[in-house]
Amino acid sequence: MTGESISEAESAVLTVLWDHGPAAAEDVTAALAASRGWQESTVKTLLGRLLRKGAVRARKDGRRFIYSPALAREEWLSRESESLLNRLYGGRVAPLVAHFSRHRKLSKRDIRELKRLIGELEDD
Amino acid sequence: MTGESISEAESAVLTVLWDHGPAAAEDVTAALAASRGWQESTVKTLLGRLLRKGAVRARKDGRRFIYSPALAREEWLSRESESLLNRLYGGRVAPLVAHFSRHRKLSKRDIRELKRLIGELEDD
DNA sequence: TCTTATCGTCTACAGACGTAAACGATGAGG
DNA sequence: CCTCATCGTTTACGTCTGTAGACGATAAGA
Repeated sequence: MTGESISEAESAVLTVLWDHGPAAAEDVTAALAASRGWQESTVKTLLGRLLRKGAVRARKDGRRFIYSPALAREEWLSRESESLLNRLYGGRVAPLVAHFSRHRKLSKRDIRELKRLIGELEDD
Repeated sequence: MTGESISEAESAVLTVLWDHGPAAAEDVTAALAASRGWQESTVKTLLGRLLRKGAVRARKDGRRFIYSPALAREEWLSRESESLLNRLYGGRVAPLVAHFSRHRKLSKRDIRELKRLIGELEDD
């Protein structure tokens, strides 16, 4: 179910749907013309591919279609993240954090949030 | 410098070089024939592409070449990880950890290591 | 020196990807 | 009813990827 892999360009389209909810191709294009400089044609192609992959649903509204995400953002985040974790860090989170720590890529804010996060976890 | 992007298959080849140090195509093939079922031809193609991209170096040793990584593993880890963090989590680490926490994907071991990690960090 | 095994390089090829124009159906306005 | 604007669908096309066979040079052994 919804198993196909989502390309970078496709995920940009999905992101618009996640952020703004159901929308017509025109609206999606409006958003992506601004952020990525894409033509309406491009967006239509991507929507078509997402439809075929089952990652997007289309409900007819008169002459046009209203598209909405069929794949949940959290599900997509999981897939992408786990894929990277598996490929690079043996499927675990700690080594990734360790990597960023080694390279001092953790902001004060990151550290603060991480402290709170694992603080909440330790007693479950 | 070493700017080209590395594909999944290519990174498998690099991984062999990182793990076993400089090696001839034959040795790399031995490792990858086992783990991925690749033919020698495939590995040679990949080595060639990595050479062209500057991610691998070749020193001639008699009739053959000895290949070694020109791109450091840590550098590659950084690129891949940061790219994902940027695309999915606003470039920060904490939201990714939060995501895994939400989905109970943090093992006991992860939690233990994360505790130690941020414990070491808090007083720097 | 002639032959052959062994390397690396070149060529191949289908499928995914990014990007977009061309085309065809169809609804709305005249 | 006819025409045009508007959608979605088809077609296009260069590049990258995964996978691998074909080819050509050349060193080593006979």
